[in-house]
Amino acid sequence: MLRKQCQSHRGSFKKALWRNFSQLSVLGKTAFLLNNIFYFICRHHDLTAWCLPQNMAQEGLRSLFSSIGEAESARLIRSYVTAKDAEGAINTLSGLRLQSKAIKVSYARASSEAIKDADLYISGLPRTMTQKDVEGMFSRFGRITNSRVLVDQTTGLSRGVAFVRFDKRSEAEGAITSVNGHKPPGSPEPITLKFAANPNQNKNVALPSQLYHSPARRFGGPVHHQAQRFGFSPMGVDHMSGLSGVNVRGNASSGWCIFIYNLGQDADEGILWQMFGPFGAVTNVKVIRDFNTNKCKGFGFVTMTNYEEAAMAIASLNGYRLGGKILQVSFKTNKSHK
DNA sequence: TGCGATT
Repeated sequence: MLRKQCQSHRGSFKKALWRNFSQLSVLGKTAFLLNNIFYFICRHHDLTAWCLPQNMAQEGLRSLFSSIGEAESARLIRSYVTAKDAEGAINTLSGLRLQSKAIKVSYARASSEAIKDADLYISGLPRTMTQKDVEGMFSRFGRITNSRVLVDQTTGLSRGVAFVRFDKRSEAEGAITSVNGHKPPGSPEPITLKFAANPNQNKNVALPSQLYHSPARRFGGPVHHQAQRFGFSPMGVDHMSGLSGVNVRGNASSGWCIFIYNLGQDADEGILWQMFGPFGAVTNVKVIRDFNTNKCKGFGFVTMTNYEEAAMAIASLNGYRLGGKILQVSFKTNKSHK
């Protein structure tokens, strides 16, 4: 029955996507996408969506959630003010398969010390263990809120590495104390448990010269590391620390603004989401149109949260051929006050 | 060769 519901919502999701298209920017202040995790800032019932497809951006998600209920406009998202609606979104959308990934929807938890750093990195697991097996192995230490087994990109086989997030740090500590260095039943190898690296610590800020010399990711290529980034309070992230004095092109406190030139007359926001989404967290896209004709004036902007991802997108998409035109992609500059 | 913003 739930499956049937999902199918029908999947259909309405597509329609909602286009219906809501003109109101995308409304979303900027009520919800956002960061490291592939979608956050709703709802007044009474915050929700968090996990494991999103790489190229699904905020307008898609907003539309998706709008499809629970009437889905008439962007503002409806903010109106998950009843527990019933929030629960309906969780029940209907969690587990929904989108582009071969199952999304997970749950209530967002208020940030607190007790739930911080509760994510474990586990290696040396038998390659035969599935995500379910791993959860079974660790469930006795506490409530598991998220887990995943890493697989080899080419073979699809387990790498013997998993992430398991517990509800509380104390539970994760209990698992380390009891299991670290022990051999699972029937396995010759001991497993290693440690706290997963927090992406806000040891932030590795690559310089532009390093970035541009690294192999450019092909357009459309997935960003495999994204889904592993958990465990931070999204509102408090300071992406600029460590970058001051290095390079501030295109930077704004809200992200890195990218300028795209040579778009066709009929370019739309959807193509920008599709092009930039695979490189990382995109918070906003805009196609600049003539007010009277509503045709694209040949350029647009994309805002990305993380410098590295923005630089990679630029390096990869600059020169990309779209609709018979060669795109020019760079950080936005201030041409106006010249 | 072009760098916005109509909540």
